[in-house]
Formats: sequence, structure tokens, C-alpha cells
Amino acid sequence: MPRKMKEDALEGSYADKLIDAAVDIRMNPEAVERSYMARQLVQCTLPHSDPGNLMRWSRTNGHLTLAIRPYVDEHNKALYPYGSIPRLLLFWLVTEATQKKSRHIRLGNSLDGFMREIGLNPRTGGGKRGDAARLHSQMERLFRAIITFEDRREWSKSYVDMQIAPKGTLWWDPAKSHQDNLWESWVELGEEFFAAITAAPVPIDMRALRALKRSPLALDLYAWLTHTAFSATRKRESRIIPWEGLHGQMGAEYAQLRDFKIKVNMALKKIQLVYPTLKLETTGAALIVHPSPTAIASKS
DNA sequence: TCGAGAAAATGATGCTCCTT
DNA sequence: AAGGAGCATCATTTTCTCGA
Repeated sequence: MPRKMKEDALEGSYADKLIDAAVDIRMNPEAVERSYMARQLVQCTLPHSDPGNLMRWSRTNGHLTLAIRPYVDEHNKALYPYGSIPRLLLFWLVTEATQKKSRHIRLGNSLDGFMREIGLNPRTGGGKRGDAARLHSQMERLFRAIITFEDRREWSKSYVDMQIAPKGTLWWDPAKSHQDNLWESWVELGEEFFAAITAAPVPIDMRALRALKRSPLALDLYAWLTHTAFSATRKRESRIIPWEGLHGQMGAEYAQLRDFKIKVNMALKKIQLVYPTLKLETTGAALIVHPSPTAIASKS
């Protein structure tokens, strides 16, 4: 095998898994593993990597701003949720809240099972870099962060400050992680957060998430595209999104807009594999989303 | 600005060793 | 002996830098 084409996003061993998922999604569209994401969280997204010791982190999309005040530990260190794990957690939380219609969320019967449900791999070893350790840390970072949605208009500003899960019990005894019933972890979603996420959930396919979970950017884009394509279809007109807007909304850490464009284009190739009906077009100035059949058939 | 590419960070994998 | 935690290492993604 010649080792060329590093620039081709669809080369390499990771591509095999992506293609497996793509084939499954094309061949078995009815086997959709329905999951949901909240509209506000689709329009503004979490950090990709650790923002460090900042007081506040934010992203803006037009008049809508998502700001995060991190959970601060006993050493005054700011702990932000970042990367793909909190995204997977959010997809799962929104799905549970939407389906069970309850603020009280049980995190499955065992740690192993829970990890599998949100799309992680419990057999990924221990250590600092294993999924279990990272999940533990990101759960606390996510649940205890203060999230603010701000809607700023010319003469008004409406806002809601909320903690995702102000109450909860998280069991973390690795020795008992595989035993059912001994793992009684639960969280109670904040009233405002629950209201926000269940008001307008966007349906997505969990299989696609698992295939894209290496890249926070691809996860964000997938959820956003699903929502945008749906809205384009409903209004029967294409949505044109300038790169600048998309950049502020989901990639503000990319210091260079051009870096962002390149990465988005690579991510789009992957997303089109797992979302075959999506109709897109890119130009030098903008990304154009045409009305497309949704990835997920509507329930009703 | 643009392209190339290195560096740093995150994510995945597979092995060893320890506990049970 | 089985299974999981810890570790080393590899792969991919994200961020930064440099020179035209």
C-alpha cells in the first residue's frame, strides 16, 4: 500500500470504520438509532479542546450567544467540558430527557453499560487517557458548568443562566463497575436546561455519532447540518451560510478562517458518508445547504 | 493572504501486570 | 484464569508558525 494521500480524509484504518457505518446507514435506514440534540446547542457549540484557566468562554451565532462558566475545583482551576465526550453526553442527555420526559435521569445500571450507551468503549483500558477516566472528568465538568444562552436584539437582551444538572449522585467505584444494581448514578437536570432542550429537539442518528466521534468538529457539523437541512426543506429554500458565521458558531478557536474551512471540508466528506441524502454545495464564501430528505425519518 | 508543515492535544489500541 | 487498570505507543485532529 503506497503511503500517500495524507490529505485525503478518507484514507487509513479509521476510514474502514467510517465506511462500515456509512454502509450500515445506507442499507438499514429503518434501523436508525434515534437520538436528539437541542436546537440551541446545535447553533452554538462547546470547546474542542481545553480552553485553559479562563473565567468565561463563549461562542456567538448572530444574536445568539452560548457562554460557559466552568466548574472550578478546590485549587481554583477552571474545568471546562471539551472534546467529544461531553458532546456525546449531551446527545444522550437530550435523548433521555426527550423520551422519558423527566428531569430525573438514571445513568443506566452499570458503568460499562452507560459507557456503551453514550458511544464510548469500556474496553479502552484504564489510565489517564482511557475512556473511563476521561468520562469521569468530563461528566463533572459538564454537569457542573454554568451555561448561559443569551439572545441579544437591538433593544433587548434575554438570557437564561443554567446548570445542566444541579443535583446528582455519581458512583465511581471501578471495582463494582460491571455489577448491576450497585451503580445507582443519577442526575437531576436543571429546570431551565430541561425546558430548553426539550422545547425543540433535533433528531439525529446515533450510528453516525459513533462513526464521527473522533472529531468534535464533525459531531457539531453533523448535528447542525441535520437541523439546517430540515429547516431548509420546510421552508423550501436553500440556506446559505457564510464561512464567517459558521466559524463564529462552531469553530472560533481556529485562529485562521482558512484553517477552519479546510477542516470543515474534510469533515463534510465524512458526514456525507453517514448522511447520504444531504445535499450541500460549498463556494469560496459560503456553505449552501439545499433542501434534503432528513437523515432521520420524522416520527409522526 | 496563502500554502506547507511542524507541534501539541486528543482519541484509539494493545500489551503487561495486578487483583480477584 | 479472567478481567480490568495502568501504561506505552500509535493515529488523528487541532493549533501554531514560518516564509514566500
